Amino acid sequence: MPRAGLDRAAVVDLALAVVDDGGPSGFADLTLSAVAARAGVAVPSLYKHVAGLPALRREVALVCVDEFETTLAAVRARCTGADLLPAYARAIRGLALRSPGRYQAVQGSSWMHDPDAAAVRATGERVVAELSDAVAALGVPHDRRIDAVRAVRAAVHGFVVLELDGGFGMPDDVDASFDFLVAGLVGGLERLAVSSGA
Amino acid sequence: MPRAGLDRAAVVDLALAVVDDGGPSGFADLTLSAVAARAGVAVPSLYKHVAGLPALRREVALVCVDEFETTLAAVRARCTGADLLPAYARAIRGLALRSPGRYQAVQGSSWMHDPDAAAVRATGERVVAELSDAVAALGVPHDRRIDAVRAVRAAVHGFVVLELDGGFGMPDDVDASFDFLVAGLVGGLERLAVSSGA
DNA sequence: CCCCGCTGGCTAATGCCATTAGCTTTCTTG
DNA sequence: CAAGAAAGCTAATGGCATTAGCCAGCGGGG
Repeated sequence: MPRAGLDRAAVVDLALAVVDDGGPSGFADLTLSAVAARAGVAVPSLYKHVAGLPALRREVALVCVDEFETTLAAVRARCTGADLLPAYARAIRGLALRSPGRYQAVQGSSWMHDPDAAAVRATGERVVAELSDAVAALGVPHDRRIDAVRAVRAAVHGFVVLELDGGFGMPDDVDASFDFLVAGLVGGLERLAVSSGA
Repeated sequence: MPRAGLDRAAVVDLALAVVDDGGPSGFADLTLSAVAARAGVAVPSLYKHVAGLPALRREVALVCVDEFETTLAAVRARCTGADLLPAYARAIRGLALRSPGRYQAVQGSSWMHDPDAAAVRATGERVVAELSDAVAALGVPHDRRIDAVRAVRAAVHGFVVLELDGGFGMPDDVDASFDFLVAGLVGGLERLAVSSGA
């Protein structure tokens, strides 16, 4: 009766593999059964390493939101000023298309009201703060900053969700539509900046 | 052994009640158990009226998307020209806030790739066509029509999703943020119109 | 009026999932 | 080397959907 040599991190890694292999619904379909099967272990054995399915989801989400933040940090190292916001937008969509399950792990569940998900929430708030900086770099005045960040989040997240769901029926170029959206967003916010700043 | 006197429509109505009482996750949490409990009936009895949980979900979604279309039709009777798109946007958010479960029934699942959901898909496409008309009424040129509709859908849906998820951490006025978003959207599309139309 | 059959309910059984309890074996450590 | 902690296991429970097969009530036709 050989041991599998699991530990918390290994279980989370296997869970991430399940999420990655499950497409856009990979996170929703994450199951202890699937993880145990990958580990070559009986389901209850997982409880030696994680507290249960909700806890595992939380740990997966934490990895994903950290990765999210890292991705944005890399963008920040590359771009400044008015280039930052569109670069963030593209990076977010890129990440969502590359890892739809991980994107859903971050965005899909409401970590907002889960008292045990403070860590996920904290990182999420740092990401939003990054977006806020990018909006500020466009010159958006203070009193519109929150509205502007909400608009950016809504537009980008909405687009990605619809795209991942296959919600864009027409076969027309989706990349072009995203560029259109981002251009409109940036243009609108810049216009807001000059009209108030001048 | 008295009979409950159920039929297909009654079961769907009870399912809608479950969805409505479940808040934003009402549709996700829709369960045959819950419906049967409301009906005062054992779970397998429901199979005399609906083909199973996926089929029930589909029928619920159909009711909800029809209602969605009706809501937009009422707006269309009230508004014309450049007023139409913002009115649509507000109506959609209003419906989502009033009936979050029903909104998720329409938007949350991917009826796009369910071969048995052709009816849901057809109505959804009519709704999108309505949006396209509203975009056209703003003067957006043909070759940008699809991009514009996608941007509108992304922005409105994204906003609603984030709001329903409680994703807007700040307590600042969410209504004002939505107005900001809609104003930016309409402004951007109108500007697109004049710059091309002139 | 009665009987027959359809229809809408039921119970029982199966299978998948998460979770808990409690056992055993293996590895580590003193 | 012995003992205990750690990591696996099986068994049992409970929630869910689904299928099979049974039975009663109600309607229409003889």
